[in-house]
Amino acid sequence: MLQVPFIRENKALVIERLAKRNIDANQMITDVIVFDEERRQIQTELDNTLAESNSLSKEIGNLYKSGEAQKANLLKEKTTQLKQVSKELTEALNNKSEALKELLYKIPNIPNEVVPRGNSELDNEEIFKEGDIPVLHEGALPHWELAKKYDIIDFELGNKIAGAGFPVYKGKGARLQRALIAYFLDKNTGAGYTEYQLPHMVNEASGIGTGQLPDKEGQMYHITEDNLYLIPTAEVPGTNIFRDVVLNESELPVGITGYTPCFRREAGSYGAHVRGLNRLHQFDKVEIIRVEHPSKSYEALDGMVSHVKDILKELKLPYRILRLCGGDTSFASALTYDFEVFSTAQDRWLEISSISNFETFQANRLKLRFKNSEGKNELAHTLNGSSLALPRVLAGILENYQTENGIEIPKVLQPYTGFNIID
RNA sequence: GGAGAAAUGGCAGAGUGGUCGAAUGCGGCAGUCUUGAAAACUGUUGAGGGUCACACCUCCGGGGGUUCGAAUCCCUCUUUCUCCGCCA
Repeated sequence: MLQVPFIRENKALVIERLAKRNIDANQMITDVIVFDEERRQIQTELDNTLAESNSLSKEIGNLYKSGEAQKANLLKEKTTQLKQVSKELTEALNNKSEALKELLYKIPNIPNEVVPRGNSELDNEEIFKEGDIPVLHEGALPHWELAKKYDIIDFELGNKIAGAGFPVYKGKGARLQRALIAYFLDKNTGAGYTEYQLPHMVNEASGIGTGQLPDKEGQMYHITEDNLYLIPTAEVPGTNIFRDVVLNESELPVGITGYTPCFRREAGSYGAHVRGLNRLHQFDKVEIIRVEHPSKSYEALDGMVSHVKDILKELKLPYRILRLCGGDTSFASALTYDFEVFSTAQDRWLEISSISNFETFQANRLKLRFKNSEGKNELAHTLNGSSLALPRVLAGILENYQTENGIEIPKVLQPYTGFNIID
């Protein structure tokens, strides 16, 4: 959620930046400013009414004490009137605040200066590329066929037990998953992140805190009986650790990491692009989350990017980094870098990590602040990124490491898997 | 799931209708003393909004109500604790 004072003081800039997302925000931003103006005016009126009412009540108390009940009763009539006025004002204030809030919930974060204007993935900028694309042997297979051939992932079985998009990992496939999780977590804790195990369901307040609710309700599985949501990413429980928290400046930066399964409804997805592990309802992911001082958050973003680069380099997977255009940058993000690994057998790039700086957008909703050097509470910056999303890394490994004799295991993973080939 | 108790400032813990944003203790901060530290003593110390600064408003788990006036009374929700049941 954008901050109203910022909008008020930077109206033109906000509109201009939102245009990078191809949004004409003129009307919305004008409304925000007007609503806020009205809201504050009502607030002032209400405050004054309450102040008068309070002082009269005190007076009444004193009059009763000194036995002047008659005078007191006279004043009572006045306070009764004031009460009616303040009731109406309170209602007006609530309506106005609610309208303002609803409006603010609809406005996405303003993209950073460097974000290119654009609509779709076609407008994303490739900013880095590394790793050689292997030349595969004759008859190389896409990962879903490899999965079948070596009996390591069973899509039909998952379909039977739960439905499409819930694969079952078996044998060396399951072990490879576990190895990846352990390896990622070790890399992250090695880089200073604290490991967490988080709830896989969250309440409504958490969904609102990180921006999934109220707008993107349909993307999460909702357990209506208990009004809980299955997490679409560890970002939700992880970032909500800091909801309603005031940190000391000296506690910054905070870095946490956690492995969780992620659940996504992916309503409306279908076709060849969702084959195999490409798009699932349940998948595993290791996430990194940072809380940063506003002056350090972009440095931190760069740090996260090189951290993930390092992992992909160790895995020896060909990958590239994209700077997302405005239209492709997620609702809450100001700047997002996507990592994509090349799926050789499918001949396409697969997104495996998305690293974003949300600046104060989430912090404003979360009320995540720190005491700055002046002793004032200031909104912190939040960032997060995947390190990494498992299925597509797995797809990348299966496809890029396949040989005629089987699928080789990247060197760094062998201590975790306990085997060096899937055959 | 059943029965009971509770929820107050960073923590502990008073407060059962008006002068309570809240005693007291601990902790924190500043100072005195000290070569320095500790101890002792003195002062200070919740949050949000609002203002140039004051004033002023809001907040005693959340929401609603009674009353001129609520931390205090009523309703409701949530959470925690104890006992019983169940259970990985």
